[in-house]
Formats: sequence, C-alpha cells, structure tokens
Amino acid sequence: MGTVSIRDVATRAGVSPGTISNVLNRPERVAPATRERVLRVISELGFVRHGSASTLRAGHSRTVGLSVMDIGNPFFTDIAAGVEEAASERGYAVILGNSAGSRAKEERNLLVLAEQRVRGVLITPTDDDPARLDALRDRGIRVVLLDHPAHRPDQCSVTVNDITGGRLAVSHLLERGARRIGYLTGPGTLRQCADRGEGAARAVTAAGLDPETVLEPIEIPAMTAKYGQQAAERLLASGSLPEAIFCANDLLAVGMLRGLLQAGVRVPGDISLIGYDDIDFAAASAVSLSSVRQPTHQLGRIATELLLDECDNPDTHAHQQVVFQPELVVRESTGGRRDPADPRPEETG
Amino acid sequence: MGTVSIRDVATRAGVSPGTISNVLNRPERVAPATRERVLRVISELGFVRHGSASTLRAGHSRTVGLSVMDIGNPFFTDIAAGVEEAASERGYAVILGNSAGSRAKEERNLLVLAEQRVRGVLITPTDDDPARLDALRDRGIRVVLLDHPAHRPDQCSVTVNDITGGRLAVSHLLERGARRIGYLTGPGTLRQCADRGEGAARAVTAAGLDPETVLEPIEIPAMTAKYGQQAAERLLASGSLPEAIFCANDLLAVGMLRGLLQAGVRVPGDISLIGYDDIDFAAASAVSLSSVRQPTHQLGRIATELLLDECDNPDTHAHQQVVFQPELVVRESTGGRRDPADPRPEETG
DNA sequence: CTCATCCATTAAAACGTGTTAGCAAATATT
DNA sequence: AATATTTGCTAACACGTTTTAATGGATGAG
Repeated sequence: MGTVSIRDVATRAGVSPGTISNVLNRPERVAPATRERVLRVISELGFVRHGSASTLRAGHSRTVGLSVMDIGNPFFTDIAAGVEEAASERGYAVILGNSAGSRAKEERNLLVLAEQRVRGVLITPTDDDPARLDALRDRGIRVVLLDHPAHRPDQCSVTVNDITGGRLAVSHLLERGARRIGYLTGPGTLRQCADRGEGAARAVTAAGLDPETVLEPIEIPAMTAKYGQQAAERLLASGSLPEAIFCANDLLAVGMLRGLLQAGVRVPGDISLIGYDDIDFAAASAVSLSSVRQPTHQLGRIATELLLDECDNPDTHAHQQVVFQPELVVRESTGGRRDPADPRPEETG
Repeated sequence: MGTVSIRDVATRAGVSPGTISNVLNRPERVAPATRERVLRVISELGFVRHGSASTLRAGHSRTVGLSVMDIGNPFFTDIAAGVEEAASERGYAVILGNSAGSRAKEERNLLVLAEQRVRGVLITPTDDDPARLDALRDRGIRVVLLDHPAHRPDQCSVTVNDITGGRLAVSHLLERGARRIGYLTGPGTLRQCADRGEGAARAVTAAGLDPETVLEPIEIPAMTAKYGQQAAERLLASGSLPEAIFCANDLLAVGMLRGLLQAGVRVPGDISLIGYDDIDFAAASAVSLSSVRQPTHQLGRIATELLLDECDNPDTHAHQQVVFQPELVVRESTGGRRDPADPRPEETG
C-alpha cells in the first residue's frame, strides 16, 4: 500500500521507531551515521510523517488558523500573503477561514480550527466580544489579534492606529477647504470603522469646528465596492452632496468613485474622495485615489511571528501589542497629482 | 484541564465511548433518547472532537489543500473564495498554500499537505509535470486541477478555454484595425500563457494574416503589475510601439497601462490594450480595461464540489473535465465606452 | 404461557501512528 | 576501573473509530 509508517522505516534502517522520531524531531540526539542512514531510508521509502498521529501524541500541531473578514478585499489578501509567507518559512501550514463579516460564520470557522487543534489562531474579529477568543485560549490555542487591539495584557496583537488614520484623512480634507464631509462607513460595531470615525471627529475638533455639523456619517452593511456604488446612488438621489467623502476603506471608495463618475460628478472637482488601506489598485483607479496606507504585508508577517514565537518559546515569549502608524497618501481624488510623471493636469476630474 | 475527551462525555452521559462516536458519525444508529442525552452532555462539557485522533483512526481528514500561484492576484483570490465557501458548507477546512509561481515552494507546500493527510488537493500547478500530482494520488490524496487540464482521464479538472480567450482578445484587436500586436506574457512554460498565445495566433491566421508578422511576444518572469509597468518602460525605451497590446492577465495590463499613461501615451488613442481575467478592478482602472472574463468564483466552487464528491462518494463519482468558455468584455482601453452611464466621451485617453 | 429467535442498542476492546520518558548499553573520560 | 556521556531501545500513551460481541426486550412458534 501507499502508506509507509515510521515502523517500516525503522525496520528497514535497523533501528527502533523511537529513533526515527528522534531523527525527525531532535536530530542532535542521534549519532550522525545513524541519522544519515535513517534519512536515506526515509527518502528511499518515500516516508511522509503522519501529521495527525504526530499532533495527537505531541499534543500540538504544525498548523495555524487565519480568520479574515473578507478574502475578496486586497487588504486581507495582503495580510494573508504575509501570514502564509511567515508560517511557511517555519514549516507551519495555514488554515484559512473567511468569516465574510458574519459572526455565525466566524464561529463555525473557529470550531473547525479548534477541532483541527491548530497551534494558534490569527484573527481579525468581526466584533469586540472576547468570549469566543477566551474560549479558544482555554483550550490551549493561542490567539493573536490582527488589526484589532488585544483585550487583555497577556495577549499579542498587531494593529494600525485607526484614530490617527481617520485624523490624517479628514485633516487633509479640511485643509483642502471641505466643511461638509461625508463619512462612508461599515457597521458601527466594527472597531476599525468606529476608530476611523473617531479620528475624523478629532480632526474636525482640532480645526476648531463642530463634528456634528461637519461630519455626516453614512452607514452601510458591508464594506464592498458594490455598497460603495449603491451609497453613491443614494447620495445622488438625495440631492444633497457633501464637499468631500471619507470612505472607511478603498473598496468603498472605488465603488463610490464609480457611482459618482457615472452620474457626471467630477472628482475631485465637485467632490473630493479619500479611501483607506491604500490597496494596490488605489493608485490605478479611474481617478487615482488618495488613501491612508497601512503596512499590510508586515501586519500579517509580524502577527504570525508573534504567534509562532509564543507557541515555540512559551517561557521567554513577551506579549506585545504592536501598533503601526498609518500614512497619508495624496493622489488625484483629493487634488493631488495623478503620479509624478503623469501627463494629466492637476485639475483633471 | 481544558481538554475534554470523548471518554469524559461517555462517563458523564453514562454510556460507552463508542456510543459517543456513533452519535457524532452515525446518529441514526443510536436511540433518540440516548442521542439527545449525549448531545446535551457534549454541549454542557464543551466537548470538541479531536480532529487528529479522528483522522488517524478513520484514515482520512476533513481538510482539503488549495495551492494557488499568486495569492495577490484577485483572480486566485476569487477562486479561493469559491473554494472556501464550498468547502466550509460541507464542514471541510481549507489549507492554503501560495506557490508564488515557484516550483520549489509548490513542492514544499504539497509536502505539508501530504503530512496533514488532507482529503484532497485543489491545485493550479506551476508547470505541466504530472509526477508530483501522481505521487499524491498514490498516497490516496485526490487531486483536482484548477485552471489546468487533467493529464489523465481518471482525474477531475476545471478549466476555462484559454485558446478561445486568446482568440477573442486578438480578434477584437484585429477588428479594431491593429496589425502589429504585442503579446505581453508570463513564462512560456505556463499553460495559460501558451494557450492564450496560441489563441492569439489562430485569430491572426483566421484573419488571413501571418502571426509571425503581426504578433510580437514579450515574455517576462512573473505576471504582476510591477512587471507590466516595467515592460511598458522597456517598450517605450525601445522606441517601437505596437498598435495594440494583449496582456496575459489584468495585473500585467494594469501595470502596462500605468507605464504607458505616465509616459504620455494615450490609451486607446495611441495603443489599444486588453487584459485577461476581468478582475473587479479592470472596470475601475484609470482607463477602464477591456478584458476576457472567466467565471472565477464558479471555478473554485465547482472544483471543490468535484473534489468532495470524489472523496465522499468514490464509487458513484464520475470524473469530469469541466471546461468553461470565456467571454469578451469591451471597455475604454480598446475603444469601448467607459460605462453605459459614463459622461466621458469615447475618444477619451 | 414458555422458550427460541431476532432486532435494536450499547459495551468492550483492538487499532492507527508517532512521541517521549525512562532505562540499558556502549563508548569516552579521568 | 569508575564515572560520565552518548546513543538507542522499550513501552506506555494520546483519543476517536470500528468491529465484534453482549444485553434486553419483542416477536412468534409450539
């Protein structure tokens, strides 16, 4: 049969099964000559360790779970790429779960991860409730929060300061003269949305203005381009356009831009538009999008490194709440130039 | 301790461990009253089945592997979303591997998947060599090819006809009058690139012209926007621009577009441009991109369904090689209108 | 009404495969 | 020669699954 076990290797190499295991897991404890011989037999026989048996006995696996809110969003894809890269470097496999913003789906995914006895979970939670995550911890599954602050000091998290981000975006709009600013945002229960809104309000206050008057929140159920475009249509139908719109992510901004351009609204002539995340396509869109950049790939990479460090060196591991700072990127959609070498005049729109 | 085993549940429910297993796997074999009682205890105790133990004994897991060539490409992300969706519906977890076009990395990923004893693998292989995949099959791991034709009749695959796609793209360019057409393509060893090129050549022949004269292949090492832009710069430096460019995917096209616009080249005025895949952003880019649409999400979904059907019903399963047909989408970059409601005149560029 | 038979349930025990603690044997060190 | 060190073996073990067997009550024949 296809499947060759550690015992087959042991017999063929003339050693005991335990020795094979040692060659695989603590090679330094086995004499070089034996080690070589065993490795040769392993490759001759095409032996592949049975991960489940290993996990069962050792009590932990070589897999981590990744739960993201929207696999269709390049922001999360970039994170996933960073995670996959870092995990793969250390021989860990990544089990991917897409919660699609649904708490129920997230819960189902976490159950699957618990069953798989993943070593740890990287998660961008759909809400603030720490119960599910604490339940995982109690099961011995480490949790590192991605793009969400840890709710307890003995937990790692990697975030980007969204309050700063919101402030950067709206300060920029205010500087450009906008005094009526729409804030297109996803569910208010999403921390990212709330924080960016908070930052927006602070920017307004800092400019000596009243957030209540200046900011106009528009809440929609999901942060996709489709909803962005829908929001544009509704805004146009209402007949009352703000002078600028801050979108809680770039997908919303892309959709909003599309909706506005289709209706003949000039961007940034009639309305300035700024997004969030600075996904790759922000620079390439019809009117290049101003945005707030986050170190996405790094986010995934560092979160994974923290998680695996916590798993592999539980005693020396120091829990960290890493906070990155976002960065404003000005492009056409708020009056910046398209691109250094871009031939189009600045007043394009 | 946190971990509660099937025996704990058995004790508490006053039955034997085997009965618990039956409740979980063949509920119909256990009396309703007992079943209810067991289920209640399971939820009381917060019992979660140990997937590894289950896999070890049962001989197969509830996971499938997914190996894609570029997780940063929305084409593959859409596929992944379809896979995740279909797998999750049936209670399967997805282990994600990103080969990033590297055969070595792909091999490492497949090894990890083999160790995890995944039930099956969905793969967009980096090359045509069937050896690695046959090795997996011999290990009892089913393989379904994604966006690559099966190399044997007893294997499932889901593809889109790339020859047709190439033909559609280039016929369109020829109809628009182009007689010198660049074909910006990734490594020639990639089936997709080769097929799309073949389709391009056939379109030229069908038009009574000579592919050698009309088509000008430009091969680059990877199909990313960065390389697309680089290709644009090299093309401009060479001083000899074709009348139209067919890019083997949309990322290349986005990069190429960027490079051309930056240099002041008008699209489609000076050069027509068409991409492939019709990723979401194609419609939203600076000059909206004509492209060849593929049913991406479906691709992932159907491949997963085929795989799981093969796993769960090995006797009744009929192997299938599903081939979808691509669809031409004309937009601004080849002289189409930006969008039905778009205010910009057609001669924009 | 009694006893044999059968079906539905549940119990008992073996199993799959790699890991690890504890120990024995072999070799090196002083 | 005695002790320390290295190396490798033995055996127990993790935990859900599955096969086989047992139990009990129901059915039916006599």
